[in-house]
Amino acid sequence: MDAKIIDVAAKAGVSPATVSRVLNQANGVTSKTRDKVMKAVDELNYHPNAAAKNLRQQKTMNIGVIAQDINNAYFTEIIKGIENMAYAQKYRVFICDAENQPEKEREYVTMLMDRTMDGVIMITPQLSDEEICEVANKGYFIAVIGRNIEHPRIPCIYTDNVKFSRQVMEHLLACGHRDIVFLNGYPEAIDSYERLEGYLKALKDNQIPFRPELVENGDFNENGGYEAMKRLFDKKIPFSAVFAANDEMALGVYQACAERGISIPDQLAVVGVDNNRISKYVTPPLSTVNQPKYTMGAIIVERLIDQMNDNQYEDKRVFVVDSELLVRGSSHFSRK
Amino acid sequence: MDAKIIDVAAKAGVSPATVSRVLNQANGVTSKTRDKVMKAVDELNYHPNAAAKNLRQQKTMNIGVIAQDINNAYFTEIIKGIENMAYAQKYRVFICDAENQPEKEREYVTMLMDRTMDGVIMITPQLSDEEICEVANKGYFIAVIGRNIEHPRIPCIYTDNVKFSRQVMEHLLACGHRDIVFLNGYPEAIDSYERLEGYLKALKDNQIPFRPELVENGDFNENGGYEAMKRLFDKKIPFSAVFAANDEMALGVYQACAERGISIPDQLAVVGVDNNRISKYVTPPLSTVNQPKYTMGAIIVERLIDQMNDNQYEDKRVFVVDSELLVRGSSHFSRK
DNA sequence: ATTCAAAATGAAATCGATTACAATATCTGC
DNA sequence: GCAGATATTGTAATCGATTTCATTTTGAAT
Repeated sequence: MDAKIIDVAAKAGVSPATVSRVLNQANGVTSKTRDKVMKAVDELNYHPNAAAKNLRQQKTMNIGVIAQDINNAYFTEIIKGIENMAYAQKYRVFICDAENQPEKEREYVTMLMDRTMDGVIMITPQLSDEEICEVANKGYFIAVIGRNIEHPRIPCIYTDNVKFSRQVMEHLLACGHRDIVFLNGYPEAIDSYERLEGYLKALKDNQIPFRPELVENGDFNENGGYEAMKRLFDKKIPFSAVFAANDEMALGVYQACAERGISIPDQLAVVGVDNNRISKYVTPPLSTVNQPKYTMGAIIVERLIDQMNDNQYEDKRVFVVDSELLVRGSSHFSRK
Repeated sequence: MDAKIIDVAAKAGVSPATVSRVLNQANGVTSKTRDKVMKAVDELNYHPNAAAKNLRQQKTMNIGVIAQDINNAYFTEIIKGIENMAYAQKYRVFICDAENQPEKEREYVTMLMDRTMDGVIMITPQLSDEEICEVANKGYFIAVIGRNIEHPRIPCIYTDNVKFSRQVMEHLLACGHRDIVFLNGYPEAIDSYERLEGYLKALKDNQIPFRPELVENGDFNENGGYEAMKRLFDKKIPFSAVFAANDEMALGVYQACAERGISIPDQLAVVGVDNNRISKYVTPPLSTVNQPKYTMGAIIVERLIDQMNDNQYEDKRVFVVDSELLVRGSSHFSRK
């Protein structure tokens, strides 16, 4: 159906090699033949077959992004950064939704082995360090966002979860809160684990005893946060603030409070994480922690492309980026 | 670097053809040779090169989804439906973010011409009917969500924007509202146009004169809705309800109201469109129109695959799916 | 006008799989 | 045990581009 390179060559009265040269290198062809060829290309609406090209060139100029859940704005904002930077360097970006399933994540990683992608970027992967390193050891190109993987050829970028969690806690403590709930995500996720660690360290720093009943697990989604809050309310224990492991769960807290007529921030302070784009539009605006998501995506894809081009920058492999606590209406009133 | 089929063949002591048969068809090989081959495949960690396979088979088993903006939950929920159905049929789905730029949309459509994708699904495309039909006419496989394109080989699925907009209006009118703002999206978008049409028809049906000053354009984002509301408030004209063309803009309305101490729904009723997953978590929960997003994705990808397999179902080309008005706290109190 | 270097073009090999067709091995029935 | 049918395996062509290497053309200098 489609025109092939020999069709173009025949129409232009040249050899396939010449057509290829016109389309790929700027020089080495007379402007006269270039015109002839381009005319034929246009008339036949010729597009080089990607499979043939990839096969011959042993590369695809494709980068895959493996996200845990494209419904979560955290991932999509990172992806915007990846896309724009990659696009500028002539790479195409394909987004893959692992839907929080390690099995799917693994399946998408095989796109490297079958050479569908030249490289992949994994955002907060669930696979183990060992499994990811093993793939990299075979010579495939991987970059990771949201985790630090000790491997000389894996660029990584992340924020310090423990650090910003302590900041969140210091903020709530400064507002006078002592009974602070920690609303966790999936307990296995590294983000959950580290944010919990920051929570615990802050309590310790301030000589506040840890009360396990103040920690509940959610699922990083609105409903998980809502259900967790209902369980907490049912416990009939006092608390005056909630630190949710992400903004989605914080929204679930809002709903649970609305149902019980509990006013935020007067009766309950709430802080989330991720600065979801909607968080400043809810009432009251949600205090949260901002990560430079777009920039993280842009930086890491640039480093990945460097790796693929054999430009090794050992000193620029790991990036720890700063996060920022945004205090908004959901927590800024101080309690007495 | 990677093992090739001849390496596997050599290791197993068979020909490449036999290796291919083991990997592709279940029958036609002795179980003894199958075992030998599989052993070699495992030991060499062999993965067939996708480019070579695609080139020879003249297909990729890849489907591309071209979304306008992956930051918008409307698109991502549709994509979930596409993915799961496609996955069940052994297709891989790659998500492409056009970022509301027709130029990028067009660029992604060329994935069909260069055979990177066997087919693409365009969600509320911006390209003209003519342009899309032209591509289909060349024999490429396209399906469209959110618009009806008159072409015998393009499966389409959409909801009736005019119809549900009238329902929204009837609901607001039944609550006693007469001065109803319509907060439009991009005026060029088909969704905007049709929803405005429903708004106008409802006014006409009820003999309410149209007041152009009650219509403002936004951009389908929170901030656009917020800014539009500010402009409306500045006009100092009375209105008691807002019909926003999507939930994101409705959230901007919430923020604008919060800033001015206007309470929803007592002083202002608000209704959105799309049933964004967060809309039931805001305070008050947002009245909105639900579209069966997941199902729409699942249905259309199935039809697209039918087309690609040469199973033409002329009678099952166009699907108009029902939407549902969800009346929640942002509009259900009646005014007097 | 002739020679030689440089530039442009073409012929053919190549990438790594699948598959049509040919060849060989196995099985069945007598 | 053998013919013939059938099942298994191998050989070689093929997909459509790029790229090496060889060849031809062009242009500059004498």
